[in-house]
Amino acid sequence: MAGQQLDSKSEQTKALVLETALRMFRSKGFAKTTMRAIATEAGVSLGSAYYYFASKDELVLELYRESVAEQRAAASKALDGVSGLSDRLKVALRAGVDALTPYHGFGGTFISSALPPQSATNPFGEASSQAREDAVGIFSEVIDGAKVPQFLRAELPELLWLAYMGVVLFWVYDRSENQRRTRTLIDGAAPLIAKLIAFSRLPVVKPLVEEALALKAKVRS
Amino acid sequence: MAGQQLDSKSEQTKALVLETALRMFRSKGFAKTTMRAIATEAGVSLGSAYYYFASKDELVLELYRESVAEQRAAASKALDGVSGLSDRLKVALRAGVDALTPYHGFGGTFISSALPPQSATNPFGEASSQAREDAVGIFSEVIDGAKVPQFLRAELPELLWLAYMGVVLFWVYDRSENQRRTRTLIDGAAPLIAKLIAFSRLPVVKPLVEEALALKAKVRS
DNA sequence: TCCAAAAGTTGAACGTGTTCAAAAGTCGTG
DNA sequence: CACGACTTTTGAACACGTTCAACTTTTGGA
Repeated sequence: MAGQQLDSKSEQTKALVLETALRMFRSKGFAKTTMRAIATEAGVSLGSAYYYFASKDELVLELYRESVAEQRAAASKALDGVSGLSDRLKVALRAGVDALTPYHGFGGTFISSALPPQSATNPFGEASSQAREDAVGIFSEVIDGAKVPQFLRAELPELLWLAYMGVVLFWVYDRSENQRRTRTLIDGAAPLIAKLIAFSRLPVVKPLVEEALALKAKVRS
Repeated sequence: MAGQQLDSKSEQTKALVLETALRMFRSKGFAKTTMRAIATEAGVSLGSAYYYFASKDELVLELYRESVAEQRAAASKALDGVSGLSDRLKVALRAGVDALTPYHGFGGTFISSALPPQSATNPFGEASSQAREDAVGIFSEVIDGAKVPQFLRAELPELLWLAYMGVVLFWVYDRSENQRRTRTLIDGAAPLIAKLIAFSRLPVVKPLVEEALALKAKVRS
């Protein structure tokens, strides 16, 4: 009768399963949320859930994508009006871990399904290339508003993203309340990295950095 | 009749299960080796295997320990007669990934059970502290035979171990034949790190390094 | 309208890691 | 030997992720 929704029934069901899964992941953690429970809670059969998502990991991949989008949005907003590489970096890194905070409880299971090379969620892999580009984009934004040496500019977003991956790894293991240690790390590392980048122009340092960049290119394949 | 073995029956059974498991892990990979298959192959019941090893992960932990011991032994031997920080570092890193080579096939499953914070195998965790000390010790050996700035000396083994963890992470994802790219990385990174350490004495660089060390201490807890 | 092909749905079944109560073996002591 | 406390062994049972053949619903063209 009424205008048909643009979303087909199928898309609605898929979205329903996904939403249910993400909600349950957040509230009970990844390991404790079973596919059966997701299906039951969403009001579909187990097989139906698998019709839309080939594996439990694939649902985590969606969680990862969503989280990266949040991170990027939060970082963009937070970067507004902030100047200076150190502060911009700090803001972006903070926005990143802030967006991750709800998932810290199951960081272990998260990383264990996110890191394996053959996993769909693996941040270096094919399936998540979109999300990775998004994440690297955050750091493009960071340096767009800052003064950085020209010879580094092209490589910096990826390098900073790599540093961010390191921060995330640290965060996963951070057992301090509210991940205080990770925030300490960010606040300390941001100015350090900024200084390092500034120094990379200096005659003593520049050859070293150039050598590192050459190695990075050489190793890439 | 003959003199009784020192190992009690219990210890023999435990060793038998472990050896069987490691052999099967190596030949068929971690995921494809089931606990039932291990038990059957070892001639014990499934429950018995679990009597000695609380989980499949615990068996991997043994694999990890064994591998670290191999790495250390290989590195020690290889370091003999090699001088210069760059070469010593290169030799140690190469020995490290060489010892890991047999496991590259199931690097994915390895890392996915090795990295989660609550996992027994997690290299930063409690259960593997012995293995970690062993691994850090390799890099103590590396710098024992080399000239390094005094103010860095105490922190270097752990920092180099951290760099090594990065290399291992790269190695896990390295799909090139024979992990050629990882070896390229090692050969390029070793002299770079050595130069970086040498440069850390310079007036421009030293404050930066000291700041980094201070941050490391601050973040530690 | 009708029908065949496609899309979606179902729950039983498989193989897995893990648990556990019960049975069997071992050992020191009277 | 006998007995009790222990260590060790066993395999059935559980919950899980995943697969699949059968079933039902939707779709689009004649």
